[in-house]
Amino acid sequence: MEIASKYDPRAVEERWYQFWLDKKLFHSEPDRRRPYTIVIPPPNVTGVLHMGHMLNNTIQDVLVRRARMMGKNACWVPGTDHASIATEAKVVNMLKERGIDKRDISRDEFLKYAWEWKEEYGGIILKQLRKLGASCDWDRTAFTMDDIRYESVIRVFVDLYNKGLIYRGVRMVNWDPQALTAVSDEEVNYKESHSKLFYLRYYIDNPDSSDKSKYIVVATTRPETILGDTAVCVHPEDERYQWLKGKRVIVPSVGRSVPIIMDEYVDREFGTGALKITPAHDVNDYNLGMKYNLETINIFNDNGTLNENGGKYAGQDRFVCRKAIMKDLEEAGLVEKVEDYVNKVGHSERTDAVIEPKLSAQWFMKMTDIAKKALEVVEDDTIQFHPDKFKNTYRHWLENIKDWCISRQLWWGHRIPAWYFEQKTENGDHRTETVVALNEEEARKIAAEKYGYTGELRQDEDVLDTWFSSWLWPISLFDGIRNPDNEEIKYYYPTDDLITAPDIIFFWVARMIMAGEEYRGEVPFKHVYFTGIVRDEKGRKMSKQLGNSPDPLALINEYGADGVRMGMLLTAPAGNDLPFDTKICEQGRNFANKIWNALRLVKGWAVSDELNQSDENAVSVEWMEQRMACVLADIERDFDQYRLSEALMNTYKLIWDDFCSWFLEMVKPAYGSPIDRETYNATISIFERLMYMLHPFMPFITEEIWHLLQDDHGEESRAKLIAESSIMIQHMPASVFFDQRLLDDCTRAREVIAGVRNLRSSKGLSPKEELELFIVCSDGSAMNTRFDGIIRKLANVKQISYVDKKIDGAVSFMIGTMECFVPMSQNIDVEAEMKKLEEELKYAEGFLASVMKKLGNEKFVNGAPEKVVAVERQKKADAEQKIAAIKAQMEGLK
RNA sequence: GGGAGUUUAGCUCAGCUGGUUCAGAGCGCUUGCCUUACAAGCAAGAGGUCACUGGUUCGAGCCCAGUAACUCCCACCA
Repeated sequence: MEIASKYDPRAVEERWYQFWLDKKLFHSEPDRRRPYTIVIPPPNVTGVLHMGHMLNNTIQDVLVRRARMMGKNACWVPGTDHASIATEAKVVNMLKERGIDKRDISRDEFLKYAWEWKEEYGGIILKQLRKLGASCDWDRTAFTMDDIRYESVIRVFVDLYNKGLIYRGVRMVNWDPQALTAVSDEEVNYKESHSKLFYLRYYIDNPDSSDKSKYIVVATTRPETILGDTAVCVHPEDERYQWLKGKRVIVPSVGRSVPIIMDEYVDREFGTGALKITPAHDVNDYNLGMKYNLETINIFNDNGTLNENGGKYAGQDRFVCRKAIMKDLEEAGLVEKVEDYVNKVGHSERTDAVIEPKLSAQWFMKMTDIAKKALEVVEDDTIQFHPDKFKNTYRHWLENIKDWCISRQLWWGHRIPAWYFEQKTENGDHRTETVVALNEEEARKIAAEKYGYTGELRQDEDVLDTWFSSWLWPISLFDGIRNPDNEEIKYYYPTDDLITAPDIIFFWVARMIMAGEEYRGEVPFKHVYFTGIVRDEKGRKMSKQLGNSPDPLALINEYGADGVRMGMLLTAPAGNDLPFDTKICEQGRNFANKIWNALRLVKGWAVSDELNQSDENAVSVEWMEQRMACVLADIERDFDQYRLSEALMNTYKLIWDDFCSWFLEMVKPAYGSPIDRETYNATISIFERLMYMLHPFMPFITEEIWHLLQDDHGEESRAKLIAESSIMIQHMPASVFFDQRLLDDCTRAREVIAGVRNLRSSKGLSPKEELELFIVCSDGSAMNTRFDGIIRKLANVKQISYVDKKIDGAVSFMIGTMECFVPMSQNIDVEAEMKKLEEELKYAEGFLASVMKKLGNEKFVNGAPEKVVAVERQKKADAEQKIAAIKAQMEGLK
């Protein structure tokens, strides 16, 4: 059979993915097996696959595939997130390109465009995930705004409102002037920026003769906000400003007279110790405004331009205005000085626009109580974080949690199910009443029953924060909000593992835990695996602006999905950032090729039914089985601890080193000779199981190899059966008891082989030259002679003789205390040998000295455990023996 | 300003409860090989004062204290 010497993943991967889909192997239905559930962190419906997704979804796929092969009913639910702000922005841009202004069309029209856009371009990312090999149950693909999820969100809102956990209020919120919406505290990123600190003069209103000065200097980074100033504040104990008590000052440029107030909030050290107060545009100022009953003057429009209160600056953008007003103040001689200043400025997570604190009516959710429960389940390890250092971050946030601003001034999203109407009060005023209900019909009913109102209702214009739907994801995916007792939610919930990035621990992870507690009385998942951030080889974050992010699909095309998956996983221990270099995908590709060629080798063997299994082959098979059992135990431990890269590395070494470099070389028949049936079958069986172990990491090539291995396994019926089956549903081998002695014996034999090879290498002997080997065994048991045949074969040794004393005219090496001699056909370089022996002697003597020092220490001998002391004594004996042997050899050389 | 984490080979990281020759792995590097599975390969090598300074201990990458550098998170000082 002719097999190409290079593995080509392209054709293979495409074919098998389709096969898996055709056979519905990703699909899960509740049954008697134990479930294993993962819900995908829903990517933005507008998103395209980037390296972060690749990492995240590779990890999920590894876990799901492994669980499936371990006999669990594995279900990985995919879906996308409607991503209010991001998607609305995209749709607005799309409309703009078509010459349509959002403001000119109705809400319904806009939503029609948005849905069209979503249908056409949305969810590309899910298609891309297939290229990666993701074994999601695509039949279950969900969207945070599809019917089930929409209704779930609305129900939860109504429920929380009725429980008194959701309220509407006028608060200072983070306003995104570009997206024209409020955003939550978590959506604001504070970035360091190089600003200026302006020192402005506020002249005293109606100064009298006792005034020490005619003005007070106030420092600000935002001079444009003086237009909204309604006070100046100093510290009540500030000696410098006692004379200002009860006075008023004139706001520069504006000419408004405002009071001096005194409050301990002011930091006397900062600036001049005098603070201007703009209650409409700063949270702290707002609080002071409330406290001192100050007037609130809003100077901005929603888009960040100055409104009519801006006077001559009305209509200007806030940053344009800043320059203009400074110029004017400068000219008016009202600027004391200007300093360079570094501060943190809030930017919108989504649009990167500078956040403007803005007073507005918004919906909030009370978090204090629900946070308590969410903290408990992580503290007591009902939910485990990997790595667990994120517990700290989590705790800190929950202990300092504030109410969650859940309303957004957008159209794309879940519209808030609140309806308003005007009601006349007893004294003739009009009052706005609010009704919260599942739909308008319900709202009408309530309005009629509760208020006796039957007129028109006006629904709230706002939609809910995107995370207000994401936090229900593990429940709503199984329809557990609308039908809390349905079979699916009972079966699949709680899910097992959540794989996500640490930057959404508050946005998403914490809130899902809260929702789980609130709506299921149970945690939504048992383990959270936090991935690192994918960085480029220089350690920078991958970003569009830098253009340093490789295109995942191009990578897959070049290295194969298996290769890319392996590359990503190898450098990605949980929680560690991974410096990604496309070169590491090469390692994955090379590995695939290595396996491919192992297949070529095995398939190339002629098999003989007449031949009996040789003893060497028998022990080789025996050893490989033990070795697998041993490594399997390691791998199981790695998975228990969520150390996926370790698990993969162990699998990699088992296949490349133990299987390919050692086992296959051990049993490989001489050129032209056949292999015995027994060894061949064992080899195939081992190869198969190695593929099972590797399958979660490299799904495509393992499926391909597995099928090719089956080909000549005998009867046609079986072959047909296999052809229709998949490696995906085979049983993952489990670790069993293994014989450590046999493993050690083989290691010893491998050391001897390496010793001989080293000799060849250093003496320039051809691998083809047959050598003779003498082993001096003091106690005979040091070598398991069952491996002799293997040593002869792999070291190209004609004969191994066990002798009781050293051989003259030979070069030597030591394995532990065991001396090995190889007679040389040519003259031995005595000088070089002596030098080598001297070095060895020096090392051995140094070692002995350190052991002696320990043993000479009475405190050690008395204090340390018996076992440790015994080991030390053994070391001493070994070292002495070794030294004696080396000395004898040196003697011989002379 | 508060908190957390990291520092081990050229690079990326392991190193469990302090105790075998414990100083490891992968990649990279060096040398020799186109040995009929694989040059995307084979074989053999070289590479480290475990950040620094003290301490505890019979014994310290490992525990403690301090120092330095880096990273991340949180926070309304204009």
